[in-house]
Amino acid sequence: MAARYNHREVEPRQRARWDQAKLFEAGTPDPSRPKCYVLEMFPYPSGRIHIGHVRNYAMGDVIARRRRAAGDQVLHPMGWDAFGLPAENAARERGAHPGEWTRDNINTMRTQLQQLGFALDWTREFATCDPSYYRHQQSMFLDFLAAGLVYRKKSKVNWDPVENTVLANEQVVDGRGWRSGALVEQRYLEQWMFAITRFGQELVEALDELTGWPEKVRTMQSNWIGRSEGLKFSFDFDVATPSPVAGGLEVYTTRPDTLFGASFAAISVDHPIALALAEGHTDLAEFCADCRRAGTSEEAVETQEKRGFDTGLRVVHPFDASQTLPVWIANFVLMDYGTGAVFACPAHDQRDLDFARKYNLSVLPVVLPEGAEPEAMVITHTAYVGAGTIFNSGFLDGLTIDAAKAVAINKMEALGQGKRTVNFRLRDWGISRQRYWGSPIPIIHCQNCGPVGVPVEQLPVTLPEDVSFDRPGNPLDHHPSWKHVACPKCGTPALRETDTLDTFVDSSWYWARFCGQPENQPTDLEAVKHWLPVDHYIGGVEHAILHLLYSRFFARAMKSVGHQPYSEPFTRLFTQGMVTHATYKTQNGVWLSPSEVEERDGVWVDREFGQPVTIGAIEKMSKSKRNTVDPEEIIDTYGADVARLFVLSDSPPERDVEWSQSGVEGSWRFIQKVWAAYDALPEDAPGPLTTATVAQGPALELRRAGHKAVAAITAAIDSYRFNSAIAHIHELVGHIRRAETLEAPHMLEARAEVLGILARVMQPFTPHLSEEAWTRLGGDGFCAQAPWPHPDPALLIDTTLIMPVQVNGKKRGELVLEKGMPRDEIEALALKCPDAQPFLVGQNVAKVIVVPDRIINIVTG
RNA sequence: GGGGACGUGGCGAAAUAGGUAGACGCAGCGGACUUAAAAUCCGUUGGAGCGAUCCGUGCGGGUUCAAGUCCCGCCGUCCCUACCA
Repeated sequence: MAARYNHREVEPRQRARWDQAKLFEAGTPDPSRPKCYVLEMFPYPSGRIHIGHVRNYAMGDVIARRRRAAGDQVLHPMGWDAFGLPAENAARERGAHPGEWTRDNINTMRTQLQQLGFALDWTREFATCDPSYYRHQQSMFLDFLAAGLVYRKKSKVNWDPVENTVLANEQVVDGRGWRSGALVEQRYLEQWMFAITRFGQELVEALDELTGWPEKVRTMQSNWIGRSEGLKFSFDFDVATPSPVAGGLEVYTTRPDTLFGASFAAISVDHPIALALAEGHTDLAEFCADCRRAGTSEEAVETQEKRGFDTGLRVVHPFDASQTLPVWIANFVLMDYGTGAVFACPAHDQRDLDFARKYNLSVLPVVLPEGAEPEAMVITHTAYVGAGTIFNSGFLDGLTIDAAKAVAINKMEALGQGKRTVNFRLRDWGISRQRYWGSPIPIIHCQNCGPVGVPVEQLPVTLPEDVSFDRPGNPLDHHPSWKHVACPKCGTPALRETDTLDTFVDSSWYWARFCGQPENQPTDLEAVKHWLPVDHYIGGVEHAILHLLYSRFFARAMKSVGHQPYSEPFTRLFTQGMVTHATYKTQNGVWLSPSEVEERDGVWVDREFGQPVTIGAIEKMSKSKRNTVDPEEIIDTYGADVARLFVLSDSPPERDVEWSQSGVEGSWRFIQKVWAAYDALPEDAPGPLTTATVAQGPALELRRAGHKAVAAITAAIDSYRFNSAIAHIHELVGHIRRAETLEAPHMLEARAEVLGILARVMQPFTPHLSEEAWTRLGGDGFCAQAPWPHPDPALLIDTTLIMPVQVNGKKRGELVLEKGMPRDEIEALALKCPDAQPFLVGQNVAKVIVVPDRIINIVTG
């Protein structure tokens, strides 16, 4: 009787062997082998791992193990994105110190990840909250400061009133904080900024080269950076209506070709001119205040009505001094894009048209669609934004749009009134956060010297341990002594910067620190040169903009100050789908986890109290909504291999999956079946690296199946089609099991060979089982170190093949043919194919299509 | 408003140079073993029909010997983005 495969005994034993042999340590750079850096986005230590983590890290592990077997020197590290708000929330809620809470979580999650048998180099583990990590982040901040990549600016910031902190633009979603969901307010604060726009051009251009990234992510980044080419120019004010501030009215436009269709100019409510006019002009001031309120809080900007206020000022048309345009304050003009002022051409811009119709402003079409008559070109309620020829436009008449843009810009430049300008939607990255649990910003503010960097030899600036969270705001600011220090320059009493760095900074360069961790430098230059860029970066698509853009910026910034040599950090990016689950809420609005609810008589109730619960949306597993599923039960009941295999089995990895445990038993049964196949092999069978010598018969067929499976599985893994790879593994196991009962020459050899192959191709998915099987087969060393099997090309080609015979495109029969048979012979056989005969009698055969090795189609008529 | 993805059995899904639609798995059904059950194994499972056969990849057209795949036009779902001048 076959022995059951006992994961409880096997898995810890095999993991101990790997650990003892230090199998997954990357080691020092070995120039004799190709390197492969496989990285999954490191986790935030929120408490315990959930199924989503298992899926993410199982994918990376498949790639890492496959590359190692292929002969690459693999770096596959793990660490912790350990700073962040939840730790402070935990501190406020239950009085635990954020550091302690974080450390506990890390310990728990590390144990869980280790139980899953991931081939990780744990010697390189670090957490971003380690002073030995953020120390270097602080020194790089100072490097960037010296290089002009960091600056300080009083700026309008997005203030999250619930979290009491500033948010980056990227962290504001629909006017709400990305985490709290609270309506964001506008405040003015002194902020440290990273000059990410310095690299705007590069960041968008280099996207074309990132062919290993999904098109979708590249498009999203490109849209976010939002490069546009246009003209910046200045209107002179009409002498009759002088501006309250010096200079002309500067505007930015991408449509200088439509300048002759200008009907008015519009400025933002926050434009300096508007602010100046608001002094002593109550109506106007009230209008602006009103717009600001609606402006930032309205989700449905689309439905928001266009509103304006005529300033009474007029500006002179730059190409026609006899013409002046009114200047309006308009709620649809954004102060922080372009110059905060626009000229409006209602005929060819829908927003401008809506505004013009509402306030009875002129509408003059200047672009004529091809074939249209100038008199027939009437704009009513829809602006014309298509192609055409310029008319009604003086010296631009008759030109195409593109030509007219060029001519208009040249003319403006010749007049000295404007300049060709590239504009970006991307803004600089505000990195100051009024938070405790983050990396301190290494700056001391001195009354005499201004902001002074903390001398490098005094780094790290560490967080004080004795902080209290009993009142809102920043505990660093409340701390009695921490911020009081002497100025490093002049020695007079000064104040430490109490803001900490946005935690996105922490995750923007951790990939470089994994390469090597020198004590006195952020990076080991030899090591980063060898290991970077990351070859396979795997993580959620939700980071398509924020994290990935920041990391691309950091790569460039670090390159410019000499900390690593590459512009792009990630060669290949794979965005895996999310694991989702329904959410549950009690009548009182408390979130419940899936394990706390159950279905009773068709109604979902709280397991403990029996109260009905509301089933909410199906969402990404997250701790805040409590819809996580802990893999522990599955690991305990079925084993780590089953958990790994199951999460990769059915769905394509890039697709979201709604979690369901149904089917996990199938994976468990499969593993038992695989073990039975090894167990069925006699003890005296040859080893796993056998090549069976067999010319024909069932043993040859088994070898063919094995080698074809290797080809298919390898191709599937290498293109991230893990679900397909597993399907092919299933098929191969089917072949092996069916062959067990066959008596044929060389069968034992063939079985040993194919079982040896099976262990190695399953190793990335089910490493413990494979290792045990390897030992069972009498293999030397570790399966995890065995070379990836290479299919024998001769076995991939069938000597006979089954070709379907179609009549008029419908399959009517099959022929078994020798490979490479001449076309006319195939044709003759096809016409005699018995199953096809009923469809051919009395028919005239018009032609016979023979696609070699694929299909035959007999066409009648 | 802009951009993108997708639509195939009861379910998750295969089919990535146009070439046997539904691989592989889940669930189901039938059977074997068992006093019985579990476990395991075998068979079966797109729909209609006793059958030969017919119909089937969201809908309507088209190209082709041949379309899930290519083209045109719809419908639907989801994601991202959003007054960016």
